[in-house]
Amino acid sequence: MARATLKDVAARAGVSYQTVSNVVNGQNGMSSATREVVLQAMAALDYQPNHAARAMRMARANTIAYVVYAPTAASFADPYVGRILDGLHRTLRGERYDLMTHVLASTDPEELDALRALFRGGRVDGAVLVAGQVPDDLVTALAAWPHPLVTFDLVREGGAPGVTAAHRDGVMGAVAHLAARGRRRIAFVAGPSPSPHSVAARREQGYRDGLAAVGLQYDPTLVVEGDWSHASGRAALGTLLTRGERPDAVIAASDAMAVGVIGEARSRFMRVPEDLAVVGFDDFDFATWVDPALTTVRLPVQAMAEHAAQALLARIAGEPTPAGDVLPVSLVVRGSA
Amino acid sequence: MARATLKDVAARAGVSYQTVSNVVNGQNGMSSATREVVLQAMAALDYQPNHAARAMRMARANTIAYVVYAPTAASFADPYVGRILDGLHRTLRGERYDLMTHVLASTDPEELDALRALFRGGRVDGAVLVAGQVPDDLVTALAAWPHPLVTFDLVREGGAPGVTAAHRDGVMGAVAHLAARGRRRIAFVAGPSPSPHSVAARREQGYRDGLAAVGLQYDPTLVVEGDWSHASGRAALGTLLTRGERPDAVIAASDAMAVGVIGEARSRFMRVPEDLAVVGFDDFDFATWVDPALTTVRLPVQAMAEHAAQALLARIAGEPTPAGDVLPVSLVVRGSA
DNA sequence: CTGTTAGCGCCTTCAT
DNA sequence: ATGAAGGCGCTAACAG
Repeated sequence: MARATLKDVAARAGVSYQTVSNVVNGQNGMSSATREVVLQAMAALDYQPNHAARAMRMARANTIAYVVYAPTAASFADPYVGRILDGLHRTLRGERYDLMTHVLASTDPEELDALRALFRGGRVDGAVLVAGQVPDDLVTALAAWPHPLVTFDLVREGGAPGVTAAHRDGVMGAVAHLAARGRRRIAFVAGPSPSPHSVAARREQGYRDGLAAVGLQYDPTLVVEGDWSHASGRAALGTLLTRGERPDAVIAASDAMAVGVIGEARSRFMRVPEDLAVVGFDDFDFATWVDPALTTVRLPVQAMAEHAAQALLARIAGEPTPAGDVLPVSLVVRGSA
Repeated sequence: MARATLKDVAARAGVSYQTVSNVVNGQNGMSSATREVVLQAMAALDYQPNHAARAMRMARANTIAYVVYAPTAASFADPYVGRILDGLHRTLRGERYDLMTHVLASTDPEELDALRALFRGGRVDGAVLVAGQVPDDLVTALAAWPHPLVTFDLVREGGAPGVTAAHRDGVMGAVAHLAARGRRRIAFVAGPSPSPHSVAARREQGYRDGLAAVGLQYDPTLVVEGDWSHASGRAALGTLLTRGERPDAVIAASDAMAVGVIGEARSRFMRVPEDLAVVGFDDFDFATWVDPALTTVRLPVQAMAEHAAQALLARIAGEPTPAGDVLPVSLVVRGSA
């Protein structure tokens, strides 16, 4: 049997089919008797409104896109990316919105066109862009589009509205924590920074400002750049140890790198935290898997994602949206520092 | 400026709008001169076909759903779930299909209705269901639906077609590997099994069959059930050590639990693998983060997801689909066993 | 090879 | 409180 339409329901209920439409859309203005009859007919026919027809008529898809910029292969396997998705779903559940995931594989024109087609074809009403690693020019280009867009972890003046966290403050707090425990040679394993507005850049700024705040000298030989990966964290400690005076603490810009630092320290028979205190950033599950458990800066990813979804929905609805929403982070002190 | 429609393009190109439609859809049968004119008009107007109109007319959404059954909060943060999503995207890229993620929070009627509405409203053409933890009755109910559905990691006779891997063989191989290295008291940390067709059940079956294959006795005191989590792996080793004779090897049904076992062993000053050999299952990134690196059974998640997407697309296209697609797994030998 | 016509299922006037 | 018409943008029949 073909799917029932409004007409079928109307015929069965013995009313005109816009009356059925009214019932479906909760318009008041019909007798409760007719409403009841219509409701029964709908149930009997197992009626389900056709999404495409509705979307066309209303010029609204009731769908948003979660866009991940991923020049490398794996992307959704990253807990950062996955948790954001969880948070978005959490907000969208209840709202009448669905979520589409979209991978932006590069900044090539075809890729941008594919994304733009999503908007222009009316397939989505708006998008959340995970912008942690996105090149600046891409963000600039996207912000110029006349479509509702909210960026995640990349707030810039004049850019699209977005939500982020106090990355800089988080690392400053970590530096203060270490300094208060008597550490003086605090090293930093940075993330790759495609732009001064990137998460990596802001975390590194927190390192510099944190040192200044506690009266410690910035020493470039104590800074190594990683690529967020565990392996790069291991390598970073190796590099640091070949450079003159040893650090007595390391702050890594991600938990994965911090775990790498701890692993490398152990294999060199350094004690953590006695010989080397280690602090991470993120507070992902595996932060508690290492021994000693990782002291880290907790990024409230889920809450950020919920804010992002709400901001996007507000923009779609035409409501004014705050330009930048900055959530606080917190230092979670465990055994490693 | 409002978005250009077929009519606008036709007016500008001086042809009927049906001709434009033909050009857009790559129908041949017009002079290359007119085609050229139309193409130029399209470019000038930045024309983009309206998805909803097309979907309505074609009765096809060109969208599939990735449905995750997640009674607990976090879901997409799980690397298993995330990697599948990566794999689906990989296949869908190139095909003209988009992907929608959907969380099935429970087996309540409202939740099932929400999913059914996706199909019946014509919002998606098919779905991939991650079924590793899904209760049997849910799977049965879904398989009865007249919609294209492919299950992931749950193949049953009479059920929906699906893709899975040789979970049983994988654990059998692990047992054989340990036995060949002289281990005799091989323990097993199982996953929670909601059904005899679940991944957890099949991995445990591999343990039993593996023991039998090498002539070892099955001993229930060597089996503990965890919940896939790191913490449950730690706890499982604790439990095993209180039960009479100690095991000399442990196979955990997931990498997370295996890492937990290693962590617990270390904190009890047991040497791995000398005192206790440990094997995991999955081969996720963090398997190489521990010391010694984890010997584990690699689950080809990405390839499985690509198969699943292809199978679903085939079903949607009405092509016959193999009922069950079983991919091989492989033992990755590292330091822990 | 091109143009005309007729809906797909729905919602929004407008009239009753 | 209910009914009739019109059209959203597109494609699949035709007809010319």
